[in-house]
Amino acid sequence: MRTHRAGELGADDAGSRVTVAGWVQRRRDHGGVEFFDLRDASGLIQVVVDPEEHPSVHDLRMEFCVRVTGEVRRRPEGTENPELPTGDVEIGAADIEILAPSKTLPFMLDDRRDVDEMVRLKHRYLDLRRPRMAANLRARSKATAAIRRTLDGEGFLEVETPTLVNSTPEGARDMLVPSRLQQGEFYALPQSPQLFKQLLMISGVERYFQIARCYRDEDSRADRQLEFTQLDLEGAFWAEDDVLDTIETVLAEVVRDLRGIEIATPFQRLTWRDAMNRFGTDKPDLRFAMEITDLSDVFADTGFGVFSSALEDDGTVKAINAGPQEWPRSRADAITDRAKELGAKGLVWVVVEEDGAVRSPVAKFFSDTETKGLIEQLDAGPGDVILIAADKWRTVVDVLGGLRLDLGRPQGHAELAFLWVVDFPLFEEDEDGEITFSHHPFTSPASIDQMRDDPENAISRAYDVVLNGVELGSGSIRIHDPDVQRQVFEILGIDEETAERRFGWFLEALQYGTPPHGGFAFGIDRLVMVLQNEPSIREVIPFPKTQSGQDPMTGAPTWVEPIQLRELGVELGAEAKLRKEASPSPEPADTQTD
RNA sequence: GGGAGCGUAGAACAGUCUGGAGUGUUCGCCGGCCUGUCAAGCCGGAGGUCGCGGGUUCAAAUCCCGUCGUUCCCGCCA
Repeated sequence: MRTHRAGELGADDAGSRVTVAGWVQRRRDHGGVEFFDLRDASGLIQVVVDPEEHPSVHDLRMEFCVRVTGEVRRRPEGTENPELPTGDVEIGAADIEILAPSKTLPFMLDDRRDVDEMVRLKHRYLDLRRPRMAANLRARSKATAAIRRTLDGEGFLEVETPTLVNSTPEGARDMLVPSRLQQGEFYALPQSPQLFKQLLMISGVERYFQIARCYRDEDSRADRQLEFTQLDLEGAFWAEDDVLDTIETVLAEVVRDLRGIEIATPFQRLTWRDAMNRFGTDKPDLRFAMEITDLSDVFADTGFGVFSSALEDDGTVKAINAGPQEWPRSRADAITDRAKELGAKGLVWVVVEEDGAVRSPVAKFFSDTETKGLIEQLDAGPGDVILIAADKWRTVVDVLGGLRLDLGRPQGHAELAFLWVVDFPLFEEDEDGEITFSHHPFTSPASIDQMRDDPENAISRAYDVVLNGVELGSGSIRIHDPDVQRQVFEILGIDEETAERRFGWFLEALQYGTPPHGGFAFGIDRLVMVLQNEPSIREVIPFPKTQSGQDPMTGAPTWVEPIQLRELGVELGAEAKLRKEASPSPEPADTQTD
């Protein structure tokens, strides 16, 4: 079919007769001579055509699929294109064959222009021809290759686990699959292979990994899809450092292959509490400072009611120095609205003037000592804008952490800042005041005694890896003692009968000489997104879904034939029926009979 | 579930605030000219349910209400 790949031709090939095949990128018609760029997966080569000899060149349009035979020759002096790797040479066409014409394109395959994502997704196969997207596909493949190479070298076994599994009410919403053979019963698609990989430790695998598709039926975001891919791994006879070392090795290898740089290991480690206090998040972006500063001492005796009541109420007063900012009223209002969205009741802003005085709607409530202390604590200079929040501790750090990102986060991901966040709390309170696990219920506590006596302050043996403020993944040392596992369920308010019903099979497995073990999982989509400097996970997923979970190309999800539902013992509810009547277009014709 | 932005030709936009004939720009498409371009250039042409529905008005892309789609965010995401 072809003798060479287009992008690999060079001066060495001058004089040889070659056949290449690919797509017409651009045609340039000069009347007496015509050029077109032929693109294949390896790159571009310019083809020169004499239209007298080959009148069919007039028919070529963008993205026609063609095969060209001809002689490679050096370009005439002065017409070389230094922008192209193949720019020293060109092919003088002796034969041009149109393998497949193309319809007029629905959008230009051009990285210089942003096309509406809906249009791109409708024709994703064309979108993926664009250099940027083709590079993302390659980067992803290189990432998984690096992962497999590294882990294979370390003696890991790649094992597949089922994708039709049990539903569990904990955690995210499950994607459900109705069973035909067991009518009325459902499988769930896995949110992660968590319990299966623990079972593999009991099975004696010792070192497991899998590049696993995971499913969580929650609302999408720029960095979240309904289905996503994780590197999932687990090791027996492992403690924290074994897991962390392995992950650092894998990440360093992927970064080396995708970015061509060495990253420093071991990564910096922050405890969860330090991360929250200094950056207001459990996934800090360390590429910039703007750290949160505590002002509880400065305002300990303040007459300003908002601060004093927060402090009396066991809360705190903290601030960030946002640095020099344009600060018109409209911006102050917008930032205050954002603070409220993040959970604040309000926001105090203070601008430091040239003369060291402060401008703020509430400056009159501050004593001179307080103003002085404020400026000192935040190391504020003329022009700096200080944002102060006063409330419960968690609210204050959440709000300031969010504002810190809005005001200081670098664009893109030129720089890479990895870190570990460790010493997560074992449990947390949900909004109803119920105690719930903060990682997952199979995470080992740091101290069993503390877990029993003081669950609210208990620390877990869980850790997250964070890159540029993106949570790449998390892991933990697991519980390998069935009694400890039962106790955790008990603290979580899962009674013995329920635990037995849902996890009895797993508690049973734990009783057969389970080795101490731990592991990790990180999102490959997110990692590649950052390394490729993409703003959204969708740019590195070949066929993603929209925010509403639809695929504009295939139309998924769709209505199904009534008989399919009958076979499954499933019926549409009233609301679903209304929707179906209102938008019957995706409905397949009901040609089935009983 | 909620908030915000966006929706005008095949694509990307301007026009919307302050209502007055579907007006315009770039790319693509169709035709013509052109022998060294590489985002070729020049000339000509076609192409529009201004997302959809309703309202206000003598008159709506523009104002109002509703709705659909999409993106970002809050909630949610062990």
